[in-house]
Amino acid sequence: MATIKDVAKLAKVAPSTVSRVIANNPRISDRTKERVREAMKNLGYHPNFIARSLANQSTQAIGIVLPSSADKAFQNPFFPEVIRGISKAAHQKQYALYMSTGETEEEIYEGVVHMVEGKRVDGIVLLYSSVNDKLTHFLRKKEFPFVIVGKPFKDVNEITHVDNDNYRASKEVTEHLIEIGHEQIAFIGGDLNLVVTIDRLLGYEKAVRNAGLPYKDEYIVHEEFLKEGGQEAVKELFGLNEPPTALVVADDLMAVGVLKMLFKMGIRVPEDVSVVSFNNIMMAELSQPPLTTVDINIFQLGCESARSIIQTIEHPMEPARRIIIPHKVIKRQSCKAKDTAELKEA
Amino acid sequence: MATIKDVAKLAKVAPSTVSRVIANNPRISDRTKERVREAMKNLGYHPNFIARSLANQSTQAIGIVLPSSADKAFQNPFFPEVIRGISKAAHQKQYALYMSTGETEEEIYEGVVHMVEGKRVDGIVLLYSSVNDKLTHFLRKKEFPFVIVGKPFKDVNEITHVDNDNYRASKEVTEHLIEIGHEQIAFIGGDLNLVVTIDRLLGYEKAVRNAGLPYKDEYIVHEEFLKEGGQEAVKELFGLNEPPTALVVADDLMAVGVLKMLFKMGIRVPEDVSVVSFNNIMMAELSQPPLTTVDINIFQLGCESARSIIQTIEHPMEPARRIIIPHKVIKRQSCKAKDTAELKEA
DNA sequence: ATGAAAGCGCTAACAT
DNA sequence: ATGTTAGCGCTTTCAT
Repeated sequence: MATIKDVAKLAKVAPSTVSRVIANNPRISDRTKERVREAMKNLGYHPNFIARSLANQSTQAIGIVLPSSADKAFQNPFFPEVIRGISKAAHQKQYALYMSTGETEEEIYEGVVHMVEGKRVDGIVLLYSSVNDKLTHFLRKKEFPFVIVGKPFKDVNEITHVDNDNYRASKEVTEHLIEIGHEQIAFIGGDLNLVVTIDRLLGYEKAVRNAGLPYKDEYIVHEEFLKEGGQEAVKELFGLNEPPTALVVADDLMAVGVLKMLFKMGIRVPEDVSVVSFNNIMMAELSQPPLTTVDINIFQLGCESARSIIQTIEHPMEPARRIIIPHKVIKRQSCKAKDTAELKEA
Repeated sequence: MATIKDVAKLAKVAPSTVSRVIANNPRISDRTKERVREAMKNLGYHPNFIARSLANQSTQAIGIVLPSSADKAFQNPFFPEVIRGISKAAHQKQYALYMSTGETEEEIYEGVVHMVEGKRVDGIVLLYSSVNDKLTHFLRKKEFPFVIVGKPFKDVNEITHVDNDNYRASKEVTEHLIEIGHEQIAFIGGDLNLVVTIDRLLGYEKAVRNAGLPYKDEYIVHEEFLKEGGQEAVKELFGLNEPPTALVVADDLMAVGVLKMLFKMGIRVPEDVSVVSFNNIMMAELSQPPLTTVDINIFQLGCESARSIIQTIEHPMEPARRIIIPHKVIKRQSCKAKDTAELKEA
């Protein structure tokens, strides 16, 4: 395999000159550049990235960290979609993607430590944000470039992150339910350790309180984000004396689970209960009935996070930024205005 | 950042000794090992992976190549799911994953060339197999370790690959339709450049011919694998004089598109037409009606491909292997026996 | 059992 | 505009 020295020899220049040609250094004459390029072509030379990384202290790679239940999480179409966004932006800037995975939180942590200490990547994108995250502490302590997709649990102003305004989104969607006449609105959330769950819960709460509706503990249920998760939640809620007439579900995938469960229990959507959720993954459109959901622009979330981390890598001294990706409520057939007559009855 | 030299100094040994301790070389006395490990801990030393790679000529990383329309393809849950499998197996063997992406086929090709020539990865997993693939040629010429998820277009015995028996799966599922009385069976396939499409088409054809049913060109339609694709196909088929009573669709995602289109056209599934497809992604279960489909064990496809590439990396001289992952027909509500009375009429 | 020293292939001062 | 040279941090002969 040809090295820079072989090229140098063939082109009758010093290795450093070849290196400069690779970097397209302007201080090399066009004639030499030509000669060197010719030599490279003849030898089928390609720079060795590893060697360059070592000399450079840079890898042109960014690490992607999925939440600790990596295997399960990947099932949520949210992740592929963010990665697709990251991928696109990274490629534009000639960065490659590096993923280390693990089953447990501890494994993930170890993986990241290896990425960072082993200098396998120049920066990291965290695809989740959880309360008191060990990883965040580690990265900050190391002063290693990273961005979070989501909102940091603390030090919001010191950590660059790309997020939606989940609080407001949740408030809006809950207000929508209220506007169409609902008063018994329950919230089915995911893992309470995730900041996104908290934000969506708070937005819901705000809307409920603003409207002067009672905020009841029995109406707040938490389950894992996954499909199966939603099912237990439903049973609990509809065992109540005063079951809800509308549901705010923290995630489309969960909402699909909820829908399934409701169907089994003979509760009709939207006739008996209205459902709204978040993310607008493809399934939200295909479900029966199609879900009213908040489109959070997952792809863009990914793009911006990649652009951000690259920016941070290339200009480490710039202050932390926060990027808010706009959201949009997509109305489909899972909601129905509460009958006013019935309302009066109650 | 601590280097091997710092550790050596602190432990009062030579750098080479430290290196041997890292590799757990048996010829180092336990006492020295202890001392060195102590020093490492005190300095918070972590080996630099890049440096090691350079000295070693190995990266402990495997490259993943998605099909050329990377951005779109990622939308098909097939890919996240294989990657999840790869991820799992790779992690067990301490390999990391590396993805290079691009929008066009050319970009992808360039990306792979960079991975390979730049020695960023030790081996590659191709997540698709297309007819006359440039990449396959390149990797074979370079004698670079790679495995294909799917069946190679040619030199099947010389290229290690992990695949389903798509021919047989397609034959089985078509036979199922025949058994329940269907005679007008159409095939809606994806990109004909993909070997998987070809295999599934051939299996379908075989079943049709075996049963003595006519194999009509008008019953064979090809579209992109994606959701939107299916819709055009449907219009064509149901414009025919003798429209099909059953459809074999090459992919769940497409089948969902087909279902949607049929619904719009007022054609009922399974009453008017039965539908079967392949992959058994989550959506297949959620669609309306739930799809009868072939479960191809995507996750396992991923696991095995990772194990395979690692095996090839570590034992380059071993002959090429072929691994066939079992499939299973999952019967749901998208199929219905053809009414015999009606059959007689025809 | 351990050390010395030469590389791995490239970059980046510093010279000229 | 180009050459010289010393690393980047690690592994690996070859000595001892």
